[in-house]
Amino acid sequence: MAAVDLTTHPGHLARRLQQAHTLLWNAMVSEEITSPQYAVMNAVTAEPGLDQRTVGERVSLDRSTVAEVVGRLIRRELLDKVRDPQDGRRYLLRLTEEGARTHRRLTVRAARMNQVLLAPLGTEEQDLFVDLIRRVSEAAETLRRPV
Amino acid sequence: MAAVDLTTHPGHLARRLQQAHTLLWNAMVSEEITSPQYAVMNAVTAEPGLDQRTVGERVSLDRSTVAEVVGRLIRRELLDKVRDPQDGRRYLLRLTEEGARTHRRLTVRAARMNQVLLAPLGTEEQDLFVDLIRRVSEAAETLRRPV
DNA sequence: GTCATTTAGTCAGGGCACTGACTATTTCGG
DNA sequence: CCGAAATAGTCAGTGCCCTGACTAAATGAC
Repeated sequence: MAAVDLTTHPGHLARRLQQAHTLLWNAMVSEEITSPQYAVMNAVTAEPGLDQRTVGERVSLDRSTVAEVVGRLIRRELLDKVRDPQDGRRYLLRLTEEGARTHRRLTVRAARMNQVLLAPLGTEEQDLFVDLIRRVSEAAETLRRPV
Repeated sequence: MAAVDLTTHPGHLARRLQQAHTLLWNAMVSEEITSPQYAVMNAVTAEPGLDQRTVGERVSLDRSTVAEVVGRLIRRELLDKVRDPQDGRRYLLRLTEEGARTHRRLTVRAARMNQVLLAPLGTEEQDLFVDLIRRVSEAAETLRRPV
Protein backbone atom coordinates (compact mmCIF):
# COMPACT_ATOMS: atom_id res chain seq x y z
CA MET A 1 0.00 0.00 0.00
CA ALA A 2 1.49 3.31 1.12
CA ALA A 3 -0.15 5.09 -1.76
CA VAL A 4 -0.64 8.82 -1.56
CA ASP A 5 -3.58 11.14 -2.28
CA LEU A 6 -2.48 13.05 -5.37
CA THR A 7 -5.16 15.70 -4.95
CA THR A 8 -2.99 17.20 -2.22
CA HIS A 9 0.00 17.47 -4.57
CA PRO A 10 0.22 20.93 -6.13
CA GLY A 11 2.15 19.57 -9.12
CA HIS A 12 -0.61 17.13 -9.94
CA LEU A 13 -3.22 19.83 -9.49
CA ALA A 14 -1.28 22.18 -11.74
CA ARG A 15 -1.30 19.57 -14.49
CA ARG A 16 -5.05 19.04 -14.14
CA LEU A 17 -5.64 22.77 -14.12
CA GLN A 18 -3.76 23.09 -17.37
CA GLN A 19 -5.74 20.26 -18.92
CA ALA A 20 -8.96 21.94 -17.87
CA HIS A 21 -7.74 25.21 -19.28
CA THR A 22 -6.75 23.69 -22.62
CA LEU A 23 -10.17 22.07 -22.95
CA LEU A 24 -11.91 25.36 -22.31
CA TRP A 25 -9.52 27.23 -24.61
CA ASN A 26 -10.32 24.91 -27.48
CA ALA A 27 -14.02 25.25 -26.85
CA MET A 28 -14.20 29.02 -26.29
CA VAL A 29 -11.15 30.69 -27.85
CA SER A 30 -9.66 28.78 -30.77
CA GLU A 31 -9.01 25.28 -32.04
CA GLU A 32 -6.35 26.56 -34.43
CA ILE A 33 -4.26 28.85 -32.25
CA THR A 34 -3.05 27.42 -28.96
CA SER A 35 -2.61 29.34 -25.76
CA PRO A 36 1.23 29.45 -26.00
CA GLN A 37 0.92 30.66 -29.60
CA TYR A 38 -1.39 33.40 -28.38
CA ALA A 39 1.09 34.30 -25.64
CA VAL A 40 3.82 34.79 -28.24
CA MET A 41 1.54 36.92 -30.41
CA ASN A 42 0.66 38.97 -27.37
CA ALA A 43 4.31 39.60 -26.49
CA VAL A 44 5.03 40.74 -30.05
CA THR A 45 1.98 42.99 -29.97
CA ALA A 46 3.25 44.65 -26.80
CA GLU A 47 6.75 45.12 -28.21
CA PRO A 48 6.91 44.82 -32.00
CA GLY A 49 10.33 43.86 -33.33
CA LEU A 50 11.22 41.70 -30.34
CA ASP A 51 13.77 38.92 -30.90
CA GLN A 52 12.97 35.27 -30.14
CA ARG A 53 15.03 35.02 -27.00
CA THR A 54 13.32 38.01 -25.41
CA VAL A 55 9.90 36.72 -26.42
CA GLY A 56 10.79 33.53 -24.60
CA GLU A 57 11.71 35.55 -21.54
CA ARG A 58 8.40 37.41 -21.65
CA VAL A 59 6.21 34.33 -21.97
CA SER A 60 8.35 31.80 -20.03
CA LEU A 61 9.56 29.58 -22.84
CA ASP A 62 13.05 28.38 -23.68
CA ARG A 63 14.71 29.15 -27.01
CA SER A 64 13.87 25.80 -28.62
CA THR A 65 10.20 26.00 -27.83
CA VAL A 66 9.92 29.61 -28.96
CA ALA A 67 11.51 28.58 -32.27
CA GLU A 68 8.87 25.88 -32.76
CA VAL A 69 5.95 28.10 -31.85
CA VAL A 70 7.27 30.95 -34.00
CA GLY A 71 7.70 28.52 -36.88
CA ARG A 72 4.05 27.52 -36.67
CA LEU A 73 2.85 31.12 -36.53
CA ILE A 74 4.94 31.96 -39.58
CA ARG A 75 3.56 28.96 -41.47
CA ARG A 76 0.08 30.31 -40.74
CA GLU A 77 1.23 33.74 -41.94
CA LEU A 78 0.40 35.40 -38.64
CA LEU A 79 3.99 36.39 -37.92
CA ASP A 80 7.03 37.71 -39.81
CA LYS A 81 10.67 37.20 -38.98
CA VAL A 82 13.54 39.29 -40.37
CA ARG A 83 17.24 39.34 -39.57
CA ASP A 84 18.26 42.23 -37.39
CA PRO A 85 20.51 44.40 -39.60
CA GLN A 86 22.18 45.66 -36.40
CA ASP A 87 22.88 42.19 -35.02
CA GLY A 88 23.08 39.30 -37.47
CA ARG A 89 22.37 36.72 -34.78
CA ARG A 90 18.89 37.99 -34.04
CA TYR A 91 15.60 37.65 -35.85
CA LEU A 92 13.09 40.44 -35.27
CA LEU A 93 9.46 39.39 -34.95
CA ARG A 94 6.43 41.29 -36.05
CA LEU A 95 2.77 40.34 -36.52
CA THR A 96 1.31 40.39 -40.00
CA GLU A 97 -1.91 42.28 -40.63
CA GLU A 98 -3.80 39.06 -40.24
CA GLY A 99 -1.82 38.23 -37.13
CA ALA A 100 -2.81 41.50 -35.49
CA ARG A 101 -6.44 40.92 -36.42
CA THR A 102 -6.35 37.39 -35.02
CA HIS A 103 -4.72 38.59 -31.82
CA ARG A 104 -7.46 41.16 -31.27
CA ARG A 105 -10.17 38.62 -31.90
CA LEU A 106 -8.67 36.04 -29.54
CA THR A 107 -8.08 38.62 -26.82
CA VAL A 108 -11.82 39.21 -26.53
CA ARG A 109 -12.57 35.52 -26.43
CA ALA A 110 -9.79 34.75 -23.95
CA ALA A 111 -11.24 37.31 -21.53
CA ARG A 112 -14.61 35.58 -21.73
CA MET A 113 -12.96 32.21 -21.22
CA ASN A 114 -11.13 33.40 -18.13
CA GLN A 115 -14.40 34.49 -16.62
CA VAL A 116 -15.92 31.07 -17.21
CA LEU A 117 -12.85 29.30 -15.89
CA LEU A 118 -12.88 31.32 -12.67
CA ALA A 119 -16.66 31.36 -12.33
CA PRO A 120 -16.69 28.71 -9.56
CA LEU A 121 -14.80 31.17 -7.32
CA GLY A 122 -16.10 34.33 -5.68
CA THR A 123 -14.67 37.71 -6.66
CA GLU A 124 -12.15 37.93 -3.83
CA GLU A 125 -11.26 34.28 -4.27
CA GLN A 126 -10.43 34.91 -7.92
CA ASP A 127 -7.89 37.58 -7.02
CA LEU A 128 -6.51 35.38 -4.29
CA PHE A 129 -6.22 32.45 -6.68
CA VAL A 130 -4.18 34.46 -9.18
CA ASP A 131 -2.05 35.91 -6.41
CA LEU A 132 -1.27 32.55 -4.79
CA ILE A 133 -0.29 30.85 -8.04
CA ARG A 134 1.90 33.78 -8.99
CA ARG A 135 3.70 33.79 -5.64
CA VAL A 136 4.39 30.05 -5.74
CA SER A 137 5.64 30.12 -9.35
CA GLU A 138 7.84 33.16 -8.83
CA ALA A 139 9.40 31.74 -5.71
CA ALA A 140 10.23 28.49 -7.48
CA GLU A 141 11.66 30.34 -10.46
CA THR A 142 14.07 32.44 -8.41
CA LEU A 143 14.98 29.22 -6.63
CA ARG A 144 16.46 27.88 -9.85
CA ARG A 145 17.93 31.14 -11.12
CA PRO A 146 20.25 32.00 -8.21
CA VAL A 147 20.27 35.80 -8.40
CA MET B 1 -0.88 47.79 -29.11
CA ALA B 2 -3.82 46.32 -27.19
CA ALA B 3 -1.58 43.75 -25.58
CA VAL B 4 -2.72 42.02 -22.44
CA ASP B 5 -1.06 41.29 -19.10
CA LEU B 6 -0.66 37.52 -19.13
CA THR B 7 0.03 37.35 -15.40
CA THR B 8 -3.71 37.79 -14.89
CA HIS B 9 -4.50 34.78 -17.12
CA PRO B 10 -4.97 31.64 -15.03
CA GLY B 11 -4.01 29.44 -17.99
CA HIS B 12 -0.69 31.16 -18.36
CA LEU B 13 -0.10 30.97 -14.63
CA ALA B 14 -0.96 27.26 -14.63
CA ARG B 15 1.68 26.64 -17.26
CA ARG B 16 4.28 28.57 -15.30
CA LEU B 17 3.34 26.74 -12.13
CA GLN B 18 3.87 23.44 -13.88
CA GLN B 19 7.25 24.55 -15.20
CA ALA B 20 8.27 25.59 -11.70
CA HIS B 21 7.09 22.26 -10.35
CA THR B 22 8.97 20.26 -12.97
CA LEU B 23 12.16 22.14 -12.18
CA LEU B 24 11.81 21.44 -8.48
CA TRP B 25 10.84 17.81 -9.12
CA ASN B 26 14.00 17.21 -11.12
CA ALA B 27 16.11 18.85 -8.44
CA MET B 28 14.52 17.26 -5.37
CA VAL B 29 12.72 14.06 -6.36
CA SER B 30 14.15 12.37 -9.43
CA GLU B 31 15.73 13.10 -12.79
CA GLU B 32 14.84 9.62 -14.03
CA ILE B 33 11.21 9.25 -13.05
CA THR B 34 8.87 12.05 -14.02
CA SER B 35 5.91 13.25 -12.04
CA PRO B 36 3.31 11.62 -14.35
CA GLN B 37 5.26 8.36 -14.15
CA TYR B 38 5.16 8.60 -10.38
CA ALA B 39 1.42 9.29 -10.53
CA VAL B 40 0.88 6.05 -12.48
CA MET B 41 3.03 4.08 -10.04
CA ASN B 42 1.06 5.57 -7.17
CA ALA B 43 -2.27 4.56 -8.71
CA VAL B 44 -1.03 0.99 -9.20
CA THR B 45 0.25 0.93 -5.64
CA ALA B 46 -3.17 1.94 -4.35
CA GLU B 47 -4.96 -0.65 -6.49
CA PRO B 48 -2.67 -3.39 -7.80
CA GLY B 49 -3.92 -5.12 -10.92
CA LEU B 50 -5.59 -2.01 -12.33
CA ASP B 51 -6.03 -1.82 -16.10
CA GLN B 52 -4.60 1.04 -18.16
CA ARG B 53 -7.87 2.80 -18.82
CA THR B 54 -8.71 2.97 -15.12
CA VAL B 55 -5.22 4.16 -14.27
CA GLY B 56 -5.79 6.96 -16.73
CA GLU B 57 -9.03 7.82 -15.01
CA ARG B 58 -7.31 7.91 -11.62
CA VAL B 59 -4.44 10.18 -12.71
CA SER B 60 -6.21 12.24 -15.38
CA LEU B 61 -4.55 10.92 -18.50
CA ASP B 62 -6.05 9.66 -21.76
CA ARG B 63 -5.50 6.13 -23.05
CA SER B 64 -2.71 7.03 -25.46
CA THR B 65 -0.65 8.86 -22.88
CA VAL B 66 -1.09 6.13 -20.29
CA ALA B 67 0.17 3.63 -22.85
CA GLU B 68 3.33 5.68 -23.41
CA VAL B 69 4.02 6.23 -19.74
CA VAL B 70 3.35 2.56 -18.94
CA GLY B 71 5.70 1.59 -21.76
CA ARG B 72 8.52 3.62 -20.23
CA LEU B 73 7.96 2.19 -16.76
CA ILE B 74 8.02 -1.34 -18.19
CA ARG B 75 11.26 -0.61 -20.08
CA ARG B 76 12.76 0.47 -16.75
CA GLU B 77 11.44 -2.72 -15.18
CA LEU B 78 9.41 -0.84 -12.61
CA LEU B 79 6.07 -2.16 -13.86
CA ASP B 80 4.59 -5.42 -15.21
CA LYS B 81 1.70 -5.84 -17.58
CA VAL B 82 -0.25 -9.06 -18.11
CA ARG B 83 -3.36 -9.83 -20.12
CA ASP B 84 -6.46 -10.14 -18.01
CA PRO B 85 -7.51 -13.82 -18.32
CA GLN B 86 -11.07 -12.69 -17.59
CA ASP B 87 -11.14 -10.00 -20.28
CA GLY B 88 -8.76 -10.32 -23.20
CA ARG B 89 -8.92 -6.63 -24.02
CA ARG B 90 -7.40 -5.52 -20.74
CA TYR B 91 -3.85 -5.49 -19.45
CA LEU B 92 -3.45 -5.71 -15.69
CA LEU B 93 -0.70 -3.56 -14.19
CA ARG B 94 1.43 -4.34 -11.18
CA LEU B 95 4.64 -2.84 -9.79
CA THR B 96 7.77 -4.96 -9.75
CA GLU B 97 9.75 -5.30 -6.53
CA GLU B 98 12.01 -2.53 -7.71
CA GLY B 99 9.03 -0.46 -8.73
CA ALA B 100 7.54 -0.68 -5.24
CA ARG B 101 10.88 0.28 -3.70
CA THR B 102 11.24 3.23 -6.06
CA HIS B 103 7.71 4.37 -5.34
CA ARG B 104 8.38 4.38 -1.61
CA ARG B 105 11.60 6.31 -2.03
CA LEU B 106 10.04 8.95 -4.28
CA THR B 107 7.03 9.36 -1.98
CA VAL B 108 9.28 10.61 0.79
CA ARG B 109 11.10 13.00 -1.50
CA ALA B 110 7.90 14.27 -3.13
CA ALA B 111 6.54 15.19 0.29
CA ARG B 112 9.64 17.24 0.99
CA MET B 113 9.42 18.87 -2.41
CA ASN B 114 5.81 19.87 -1.84
CA GLN B 115 6.80 21.61 1.36
CA VAL B 116 9.47 23.59 -0.44
CA LEU B 117 7.14 24.46 -3.30
CA LEU B 118 4.47 25.75 -0.95
CA ALA B 119 6.91 27.38 1.46
CA PRO B 120 6.21 30.92 0.20
CA LEU B 121 2.64 30.57 1.48
CA GLY B 122 1.42 30.55 5.08
CA THR B 123 -0.23 27.43 6.49
CA GLU B 124 -3.81 28.51 5.83
CA GLU B 125 -2.84 29.88 2.44
CA GLN B 126 -1.45 26.49 1.48
CA ASP B 127 -4.75 24.77 2.19
CA LEU B 128 -6.60 27.52 0.39
CA PHE B 129 -4.29 27.21 -2.62
CA VAL B 130 -4.93 23.50 -2.97
CA ASP B 131 -8.65 24.01 -2.46
CA LEU B 132 -8.96 26.78 -5.06
CA ILE B 133 -7.06 24.92 -7.76
CA ARG B 134 -9.10 21.81 -7.12
CA ARG B 135 -12.39 23.65 -7.36
CA VAL B 136 -11.46 25.38 -10.61
CA SER B 137 -10.18 22.18 -12.25
CA GLU B 138 -13.14 20.11 -11.16
CA ALA B 139 -15.64 22.67 -12.39
CA ALA B 140 -13.94 22.84 -15.78
CA GLU B 141 -13.81 19.05 -16.02
CA THR B 142 -17.50 18.56 -15.39
CA LEU B 143 -18.08 21.35 -17.89
CA ARG B 144 -16.69 19.20 -20.68
CA ARG B 145 -17.93 15.84 -19.43
CA PRO B 146 -21.66 16.54 -19.23
CA VAL B 147 -22.69 14.18 -16.44
C1' DG C 1 43.40 43.99 -34.83
C1' DT C 2 43.11 39.26 -33.26
C1' DC C 3 41.51 35.52 -30.53
C1' DA C 4 38.55 33.80 -26.66
C1' DT C 5 34.11 34.28 -24.81
C1' DT C 6 29.40 35.19 -25.04
C1' DT C 7 25.09 35.18 -27.38
C1' DA C 8 20.92 33.96 -30.82
C1' DG C 9 19.22 30.52 -33.14
C1' DT C 10 18.92 25.57 -34.76
C1' DC C 11 18.72 20.64 -34.33
C1' DA C 12 18.42 15.92 -32.28
C1' DG C 13 16.44 13.48 -28.79
C1' DG C 14 13.31 12.42 -24.91
C1' DG C 15 8.96 13.03 -22.56
C1' DC C 16 3.96 14.66 -21.92
C1' DA C 17 -0.78 15.27 -23.93
C1' DC C 18 -4.49 15.16 -27.15
C1' DT C 19 -7.44 13.52 -31.40
C1' DG C 20 -8.98 10.30 -34.70
C1' DA C 21 -8.59 5.96 -36.99
C1' DC C 22 -7.84 1.14 -36.44
C1' DT C 23 -7.80 -3.89 -34.19
C1' DA C 24 -9.25 -7.24 -31.15
C1' DT C 25 -12.33 -8.66 -27.73
C1' DT C 26 -16.47 -8.62 -25.10
C1' DT C 27 -21.27 -7.77 -24.47
C1' DC C 28 -25.92 -7.18 -25.52
C1' DG C 29 -30.31 -7.38 -28.25
C1' DG C 30 -33.14 -10.24 -30.54
C1' DC D 1 -26.66 -18.18 -31.15
C1' DC D 2 -25.43 -14.21 -34.04
C1' DG D 3 -24.64 -9.78 -35.57
C1' DA D 4 -24.28 -4.90 -33.81
C1' DA D 5 -22.55 -1.91 -30.45
C1' DA D 6 -19.35 -0.97 -26.88
C1' DT D 7 -14.79 -1.27 -24.89
C1' DA D 8 -9.29 -1.68 -24.19
C1' DG D 9 -5.45 -0.89 -26.36
C1' DT D 10 -2.42 0.70 -30.27
C1' DC D 11 -0.74 3.81 -33.75
C1' DA D 12 -0.05 8.08 -36.58
C1' DG D 13 -0.05 12.79 -36.39
C1' DT D 14 0.25 17.38 -34.06
C1' DG D 15 1.82 20.37 -30.54
C1' DC D 16 4.20 21.75 -26.16
C1' DC D 17 8.51 21.57 -23.31
C1' DC D 18 13.07 20.69 -21.95
C1' DT D 19 18.38 19.54 -22.35
C1' DG D 20 22.70 19.38 -24.61
C1' DA D 21 25.43 19.89 -28.68
C1' DC D 22 26.25 22.67 -32.55
C1' DT D 23 26.78 27.07 -35.88
C1' DA D 24 27.23 31.74 -36.79
C1' DA D 25 27.73 36.29 -35.31
C1' DA D 26 29.16 39.87 -32.03
C1' DT D 27 31.87 41.47 -28.15
C1' DG D 28 35.68 42.19 -25.29
C1' DA D 29 40.44 41.63 -23.54
C1' DC D 30 44.73 42.12 -24.74
